[in-house]
Amino acid sequence: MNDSDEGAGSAARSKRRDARRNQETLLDAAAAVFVRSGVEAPVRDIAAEAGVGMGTIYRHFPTRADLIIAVYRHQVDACAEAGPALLATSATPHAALGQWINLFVDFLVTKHGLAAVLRSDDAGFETLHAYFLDRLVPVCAQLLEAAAGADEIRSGIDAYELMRGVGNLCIGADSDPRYDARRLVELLIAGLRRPH
Amino acid sequence: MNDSDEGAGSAARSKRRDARRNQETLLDAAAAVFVRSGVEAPVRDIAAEAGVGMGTIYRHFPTRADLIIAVYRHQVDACAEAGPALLATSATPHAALGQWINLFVDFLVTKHGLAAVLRSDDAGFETLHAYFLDRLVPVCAQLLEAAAGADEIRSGIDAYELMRGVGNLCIGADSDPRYDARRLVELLIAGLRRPH
DNA sequence: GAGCAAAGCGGAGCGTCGTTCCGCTTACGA
DNA sequence: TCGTAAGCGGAACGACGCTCCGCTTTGCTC
Repeated sequence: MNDSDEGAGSAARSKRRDARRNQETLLDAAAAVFVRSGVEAPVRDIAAEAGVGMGTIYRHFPTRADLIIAVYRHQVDACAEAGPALLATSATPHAALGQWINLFVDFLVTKHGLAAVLRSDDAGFETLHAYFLDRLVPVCAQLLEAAAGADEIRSGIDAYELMRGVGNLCIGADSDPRYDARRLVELLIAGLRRPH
Repeated sequence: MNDSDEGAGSAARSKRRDARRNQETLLDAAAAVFVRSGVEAPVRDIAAEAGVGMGTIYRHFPTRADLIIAVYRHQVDACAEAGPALLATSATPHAALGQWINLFVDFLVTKHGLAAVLRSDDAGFETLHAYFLDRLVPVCAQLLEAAAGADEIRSGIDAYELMRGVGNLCIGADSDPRYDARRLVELLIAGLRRPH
């Protein structure tokens, strides 16, 4: 599960052992640097932390986005899987939606600068963008649909738009004690409710 | 009014004519480039557009933030002044708040990338940050207070936080047809309303 | 009009960043 | 043991923000 491809199991056995080891080292180093200096840390720093050259980093992760995805893949997947679970166990769909959004916000806010990078329209982050969207938008859509079906929220809310909005609200949430993204996201979710 | 200082009118008569002319040229050039390439356009581009050297730009506007402020000052001031006016003419304080926020959103959305720059925690944008905040937060606070006084919205909403939230929601609003910042801001403002 | 100090100007140049490229090193099957 | 291709490192390139300094222009004085 921690490898990119070992499914059918025939043509994939090509990587050298040192290469594989370096990839793991790189992942650990990147995670450490991301925690220390934020997601926008210079690539050189990560290379230095891992004790490898620049070439190595770019061979394993062609773009910085790929590195970020690799580092956070597990957590994004966990968040995605939490959606249906919450829907099954919560009192109402709207409650499930609120809790799920909270999960997402917590994830974003604890990674310095991830939210900012996530929304960056800089080409080269497309894959990062795409990964988050592919994984999370359908879950959000499902939750929205359930809540709309239960007549708890307005209809016509677009999951993509809502996710982007929540992501945007999380930008700069660390590094500013006067700004609490959670509170605003809560307001946004409250605004979703059907006016009666 | 278009000069920085000619108030008391004695010690201020120091600038050479060519300097003054260049400053205006620079302002026009920057405005043009901002429209064409967004607020994050390279300084070199602005210098080229104005037909001056890099040194000139940095002498007149020590940081890029100063240039941005100079270009948009009028519009920000207009927005600030619209607050009390709306409060006086609108049916309810909450309506005034909504209209005023709309004004602000329109301003941000029409300037490519301004919202993104506005929230950047990059040092050197402090003055830009400060200018917007100084000018607009008090107005927003006044509107919030009026609405809270009329029992239309929850109390305890912080004007600074709300402004940052709205600003964040406007990030990337151009350059993505699937994302309409206005709609989300509307939702946020709706979420402000006192739950009854 | 001529001379002159200083205000102003331009762009070469520095440091930082992301990314590429290529000669050397190393793992591993024959 | 040895050949070779996969893998490695870091010098090098281009883009950027910003600084610095020799040259030009301006506006005053005589």
